[in-house]
Parts: sequence; structure tokens; C-alpha cells
Amino acid sequence: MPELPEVQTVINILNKSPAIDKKIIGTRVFIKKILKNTSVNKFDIFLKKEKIISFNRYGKYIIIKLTNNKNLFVHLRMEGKLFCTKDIDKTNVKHLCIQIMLENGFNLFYYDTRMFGTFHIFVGNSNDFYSIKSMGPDAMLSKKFNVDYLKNIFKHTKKNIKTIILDQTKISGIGNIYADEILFACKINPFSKANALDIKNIKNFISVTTSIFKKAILYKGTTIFSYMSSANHTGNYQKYLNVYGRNNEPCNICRKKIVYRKINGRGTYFCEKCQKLL
DNA sequence: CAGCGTGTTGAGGA
DNA sequence: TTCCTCAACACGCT
Repeated sequence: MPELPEVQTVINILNKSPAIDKKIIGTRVFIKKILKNTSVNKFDIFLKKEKIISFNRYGKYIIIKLTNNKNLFVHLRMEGKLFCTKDIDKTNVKHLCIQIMLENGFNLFYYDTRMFGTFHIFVGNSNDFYSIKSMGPDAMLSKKFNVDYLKNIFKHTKKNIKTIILDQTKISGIGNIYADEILFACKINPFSKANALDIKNIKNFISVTTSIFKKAILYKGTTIFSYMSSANHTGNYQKYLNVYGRNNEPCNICRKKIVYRKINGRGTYFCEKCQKLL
């Protein structure tokens, strides 16, 4: 599921769910390795008796704000899914990793096919969590996501633009799908050196990123794989993808075939005609 | 059977 | 030291 718009969709749903303002009465951990900085027992003690105040987001992290200044950081990585329901999704029991039981009979269920996801517990202001501190400005939430900041970041690197915008320590929230979509909309070849972007390119990059993310959130994100469980809410933004996953299909602008190349180990789709090498 | 993957980290080499 | 590449994580789909 998860890049910025998909994570935003998850928290939008959870913020309207019966989990809000409910006390946690217990936990069950089926896959221990998801818990990164705590044990099964300490996790249970940490959460029990606390109320869920709200679900927040920074980059691709879900931040569950609890009473007594506690936070639970959830990262979905490739295929994590977080739902608030009364009952277990019986078609997906095999991938159930964590259950957080609430006083009203609902639960937060965390499912993860590949079990790459992570849970961290943290007491204090969520901005002080070490992982958040090392992250660049959030592409939707941070005032720091601006021309001056990006100009500085892009100027001081020899890397290509796609690698930089995927680097969460530089910018938080952009993943492999939206990186390709953003660069297509900017008409910039993903192999272009980041330091070749001028002010006009950077201004355009910011407005394109903002509008693509707004639209993707409106359509509840992109759902790519057909095997997602029935309990999953599916997004619709995949209808609007111009390049991602469209290898050898005609470009929506010029009809030339979309090409597929590897950049920094990630599959990359782009139009060689529309996207200029800077 | 082999290759691939919405993400991130860490090891090892240049 | 710094930068870059690649494997690894675990599993299911094509």
C-alpha cells in the first residue's frame, strides 16, 4: 500500500473509526519481529489502559497518539495493513501480526504479507522520535518543503533526481510509484542530475508533487496488487497513473512507448520523448 | 523455475 | 572518510 497518499488514506479512515478515544485493554503479538524496540510483554504493558487520541502521519510513518504522552509508530513498509474492525479477517489469518484490543469490542489489526513492517513505542513529542528527526520535510505537511530547501539539497549532490526524491532523509513521503509519476508530470528524465534543475524546475516540482498527492489522497491512493484482502479499502488513483507499470505501452501524451530502466535498484518507468534529460 | 516488488538498512567494495 | 551497489528481509504473483 504505502506511499504518502496511501498512508494518509489509512489515517483518514482510522481517525473516523471506533478506535478514537477508546481505551486499550490488551494486545496479542503473533509475529514478534515487527516489534523493533520492545518485547511482547513490554509492548502490552506500554499500551494497556491508555486511550487512543488520534492517528497522525509523518512521511510514511503512522503515528498513533496515546494518552500519557505515549506514541506508537507504525511503518507499513511494502505490504502492511492496519484496520479497525471487530473481527479478524478470516481470509488473512496467516498474515495477522498484531492485535490491539479496545474496550468497545473493536480491535486494531495489523496484517503484513511480507512481515517487513515495523512498530516502535516512544514516550514524548513525536517529533523527537529518532527516526522522524532523521527524515527530510514531509512533502505535504512541512513548510520546509520549499524552493530554498530543495535548491540547497539538489545543488549539493551528484545523484540523479529520482534517487534524491526517493531519499526519505531529504524528502519524506515520495515512493517509487509517485516518484515516476511526479517526474513524468514535470517532464524531467529521471536520470537527470539533481543539480541540473533550475529554479523554474524546482517550483514546478513542488506544485506538481502537491497536486498529484492531493489528487491521489482524494482517490484514496493507488491499489496495485489484485491479491489484497477483501478487508482492504482499495484506492482508485491507479486509473490516473501515466507511467508506472506501463512498460511498452504508449505515452498518454506523445504515444511513444514507455520505457523501463533500473535506477538505484528500483524499477523506473518514463517517456524518453516527453521527459527531457537536464 | 526465475524474476520481480508500494521500503529500508547494513555490509562491503571502490 | 565518503559514496555507491547490492543483498537481505519474506512471500506471493507472473
